[in-house]
Amino acid sequence: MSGLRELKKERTRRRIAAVALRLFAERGFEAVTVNEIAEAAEVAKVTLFKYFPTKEALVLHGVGEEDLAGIVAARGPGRTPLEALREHYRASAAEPVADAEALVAQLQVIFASPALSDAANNLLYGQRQALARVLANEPGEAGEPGEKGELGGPEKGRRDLVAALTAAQITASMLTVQEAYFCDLVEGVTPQEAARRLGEAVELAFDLLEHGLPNRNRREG
Amino acid sequence: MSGLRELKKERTRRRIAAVALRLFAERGFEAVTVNEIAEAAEVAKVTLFKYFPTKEALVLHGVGEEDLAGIVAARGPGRTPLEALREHYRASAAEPVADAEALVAQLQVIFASPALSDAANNLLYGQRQALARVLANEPGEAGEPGEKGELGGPEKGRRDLVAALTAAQITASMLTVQEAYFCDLVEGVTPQEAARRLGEAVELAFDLLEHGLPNRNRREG
DNA sequence: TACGTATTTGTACTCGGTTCACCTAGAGTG
DNA sequence: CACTCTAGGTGAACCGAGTACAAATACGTA
Repeated sequence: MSGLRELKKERTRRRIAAVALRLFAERGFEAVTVNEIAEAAEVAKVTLFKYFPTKEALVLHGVGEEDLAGIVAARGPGRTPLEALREHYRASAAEPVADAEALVAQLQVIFASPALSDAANNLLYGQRQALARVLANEPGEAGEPGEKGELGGPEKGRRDLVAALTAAQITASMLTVQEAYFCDLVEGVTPQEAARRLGEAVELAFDLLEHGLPNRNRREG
Repeated sequence: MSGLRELKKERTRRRIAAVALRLFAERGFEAVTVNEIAEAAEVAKVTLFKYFPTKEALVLHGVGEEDLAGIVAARGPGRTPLEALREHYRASAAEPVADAEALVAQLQVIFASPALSDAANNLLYGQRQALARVLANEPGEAGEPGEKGELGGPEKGRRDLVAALTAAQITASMLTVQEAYFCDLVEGVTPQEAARRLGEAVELAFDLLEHGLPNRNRREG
């Protein structure tokens, strides 16, 4: 099980992904068949599907793989989930992105294809559910220790609902913030400027989450 | 273009949907082929796809067809978007559901199939985007009239972001509330009780949206 | 070198969905 | 009632994503 095999595998994987991204960028996601990709990457179709389970996965590797649930579960003592997540996004907005050019190409392909956008959206949905599970197992608000621990009838249901709503709002907000960031990049904003806006957006999003939505646009007469 | 033709069309449509739902409920979504459905419904496969654009649509007709954007756009004077939506959901929680049994069957099929759950999720995503567009075109917070109307550079971006975040939080919350309702139904809660819980959940969800998430579960050292 | 195993490959298949040429049945007209 | 016109249904062939399987190849190791 030594190096050469692993090396070739990694190279093949990269080659397939790169060829796919290039073809998709040239002609659009739906206009390229997996047969073409396999041929251009000089592998059998079966091999391609051993590396990437679906055609969508050829583009979506690395998208939506952040582990929000893990971040909340592993937060330091004395931190709320919201604080932990704000910190995390603040940090990742601060550090420069690895390969901006490739990222932009990837995002353009994704945004240009409804099928891909849908698939990306569904990846985020999994995050939401995982986060909801973690939040539901948190000790209750301010941690009253009187609740017998086990399932508490109607109170349990309410706690779960609050957890689910919290998770839903957080993930939806983070998705929106990331979308805005991606849009900036795709529209040609420099990575530095996009990162700055991302930082601002994170703070704004968490402020809204903590303090509530503006509820003032009453319609005049 | 008079009655008989339309009548038969409607009947065929219903027959196809009913047959599909029955087969899916019996054997699961993925284990039934569209050929079987067409055969059982006594139509050609082509005809089936003329009525329903995809296999998923056989189950998802009527799901996620609420027009949140329309509700917000058509709200009465002096109402905020949040108020209008709260009112809408309050009202729909109050009125009894048409055919509870069919609804439960439909929901069970959807929840049992990841592909269907994903498709349902994507329908909601469209709602979110439509709602964001409507909110972005609202007059700004408290309607300051000094902004020149047209695009306002950085301020425009911030307004759009607030609108997108608002829409994201609202739709995510409503999705969660509906999911909880559906779960109640699927788990055998009576329609009346489920409706009562739905009403409570709506109020809770909007309270959280307006006043912010509870930010108190600090982790004790 | 030679052997065992992981990986790749070609072929043929299933299933969702579409295209196309043809045909039926209902609607309108005399 | 007979005649035509046409919306809509039909069968058959087709396409692309994804899978099953057995044969072939390349790597790791003795």
